[in-house]
Amino acid sequence: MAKTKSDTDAQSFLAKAGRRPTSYDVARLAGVSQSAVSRCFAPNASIGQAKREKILKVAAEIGYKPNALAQALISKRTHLVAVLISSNTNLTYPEVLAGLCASLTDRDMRVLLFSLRSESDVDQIIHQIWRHSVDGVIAAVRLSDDQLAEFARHRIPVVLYNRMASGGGAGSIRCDSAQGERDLVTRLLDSGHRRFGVIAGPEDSYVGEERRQATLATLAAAGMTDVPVVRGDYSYASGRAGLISLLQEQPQLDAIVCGSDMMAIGAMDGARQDCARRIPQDLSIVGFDGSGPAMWESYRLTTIRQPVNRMTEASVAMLMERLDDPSVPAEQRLFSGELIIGESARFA
Amino acid sequence: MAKTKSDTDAQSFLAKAGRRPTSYDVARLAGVSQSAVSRCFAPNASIGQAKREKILKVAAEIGYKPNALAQALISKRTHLVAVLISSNTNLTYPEVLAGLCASLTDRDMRVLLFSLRSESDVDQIIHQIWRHSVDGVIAAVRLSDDQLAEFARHRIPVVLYNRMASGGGAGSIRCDSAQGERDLVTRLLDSGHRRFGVIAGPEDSYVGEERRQATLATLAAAGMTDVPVVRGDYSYASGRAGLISLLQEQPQLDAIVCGSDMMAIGAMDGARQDCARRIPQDLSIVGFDGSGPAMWESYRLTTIRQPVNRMTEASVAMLMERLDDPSVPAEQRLFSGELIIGESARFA
DNA sequence: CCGTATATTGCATTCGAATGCAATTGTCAT
DNA sequence: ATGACAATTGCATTCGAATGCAATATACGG
Repeated sequence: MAKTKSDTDAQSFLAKAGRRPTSYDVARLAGVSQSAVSRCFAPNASIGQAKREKILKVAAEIGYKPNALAQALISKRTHLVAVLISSNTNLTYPEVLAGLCASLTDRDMRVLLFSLRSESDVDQIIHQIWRHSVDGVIAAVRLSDDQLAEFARHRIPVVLYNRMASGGGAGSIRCDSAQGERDLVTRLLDSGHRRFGVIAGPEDSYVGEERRQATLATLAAAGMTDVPVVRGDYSYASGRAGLISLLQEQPQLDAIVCGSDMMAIGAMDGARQDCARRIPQDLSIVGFDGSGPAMWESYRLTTIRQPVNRMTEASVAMLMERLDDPSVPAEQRLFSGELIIGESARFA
Repeated sequence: MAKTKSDTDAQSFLAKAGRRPTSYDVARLAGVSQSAVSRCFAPNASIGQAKREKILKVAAEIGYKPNALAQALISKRTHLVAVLISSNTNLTYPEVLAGLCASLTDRDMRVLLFSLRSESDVDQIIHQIWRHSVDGVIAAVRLSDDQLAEFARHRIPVVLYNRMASGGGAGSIRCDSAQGERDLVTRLLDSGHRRFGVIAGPEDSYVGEERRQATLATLAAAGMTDVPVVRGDYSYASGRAGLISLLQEQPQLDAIVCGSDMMAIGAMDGARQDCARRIPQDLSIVGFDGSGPAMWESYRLTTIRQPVNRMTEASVAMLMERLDDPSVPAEQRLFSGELIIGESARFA
């Protein structure tokens, strides 16, 4: 009985078990060539029905799984996507990461994660990305033109998340900071706010700068050019400290525009606890992101919600499209943020 | 002049540029064998000083970087660590991930991330881990005994993060839930609380169950056996809803023990906004994790802080130790949480 | 100047799977 | 039964780097 023989061999293999089974092991036990085994695990490969079943049976018995390294080496497809993100980004970090991970997994891709302490750390890990021959890159950090050009030259698709594609070649998915800040500031102006302060993100953060500039531009268009700005690092503490220092300099401020929800929350606590202001009666504070904590009862921030799920899904979709057909031109997609009216700002 | 020739060749190579340079390309341009190039990038390899310099120069010129796939295939070392974590875990998710990433990067390891929707999704991705021949696994999700045994059989070190190593072979790093809940509950008992309610995590979360059991055990030891328990999913909303439903059933409760900070925060908001309770005068609420938001002014949770940074660093250290010497026996390290006295609980 | 010890170097093979090509088998119409 | 044609199958090679072994070069003591 063939079954008996096969079982015995399989068991003797498992007994050794010092080594993971290879396609040659399966081939030997099933009495076929290595090519046949390989074809069994490839779609559209030419292989007979009977043979296929025998091979799959043996493979299952000894627990054979194709070695991704060998497959990648010969086929030039690693199914790896490098995901670059800076740890301190903001409160949406987990949501972004989970979203990207889920979408990539759904498309049979794996995530090689690079979580940077700050956006400037890219240079130190960029060569690891090259060494691992990733199929694509999704970057929520700033990449230099040289780095982007290098990826383009090697036909490695890059999607920038919430960064502008400065050079050429890279696609991008962004939430419209300019629009968002304009919505917020306009609304504040319409409700009679006249004395603005800004708590911006760190200089080396792309979105931080983008939001700061958008805010100041909108204010400038309304004739306000002398707006005090302090910088935070996106942390709660820096938001709180930022607010205190703003109010110390100019106690009469009536609206604070923050570069992120987290800093806005810190600012609210600073205003209430440290500066004896009522929100929103004495002082309006707005954030950006629309993260979970912004909706918490004690804060109810007025902010802009980024459509994170749609953005992560779109990032992966864009990457895959360019992977499947490198001739697809780079695209820039801009998502509108949704204005969330909370209770942290006094609106007419 | 040798330089001229080398430059020309290098430039002609870069001109083609359809392909990443290999060790053979470097060898050809430098007029040496492929082996020599390989030895140039290996530590302790036997290679002459002059030759090494020439090779490194050419390599730099054409931008050669050793292909990690080929290296891994032959050397059986991928420098990849699979990190398994469930997205909804809790507020410490970003901190844990960033910590692991940083420690692993410091040790020349890369992170293959698997962010699961829930702990039960492991089965669907476990075979991907095998296919990629990771050097080790750090899991913040529950692994079955079979899965652990399989890793052990193939000498792949596994470190469980905040999970008990049920079978054998795997090491573990945990924060002492039992101790933590005992500290909290004892303190509440000492301050006169007598009517407890529990908002626990989901059933398929290991830490959730651990904390629930520890809480109930401590209460049982004090003679309280009929404690109402509701389950949440670690979200703010579930904490808030959980509190409302607890108070609807038993309005006289005076202490709520929550399975995580996030749920505790939701519970605080529920108590204040939906149930007209003052905290901590009318009702004490405690959490677990010691995450950032727990310290925010509006909540000031009384909770247990996990030493996340020390735990992630220890996880990686333990993994590396077992990687370097597989004979090192598995170890279970239990870190004490730190009791944080906030203002969400009335203490005598 | 020679022999021996040591440091370099290259050759050939290896890791595990995919694939072009040629050989083989099977199917079907005539 | 036979030829034409399609579907299977195996052989041999390939991907890119690491490494044991043998060959060569260098150093050094006498």
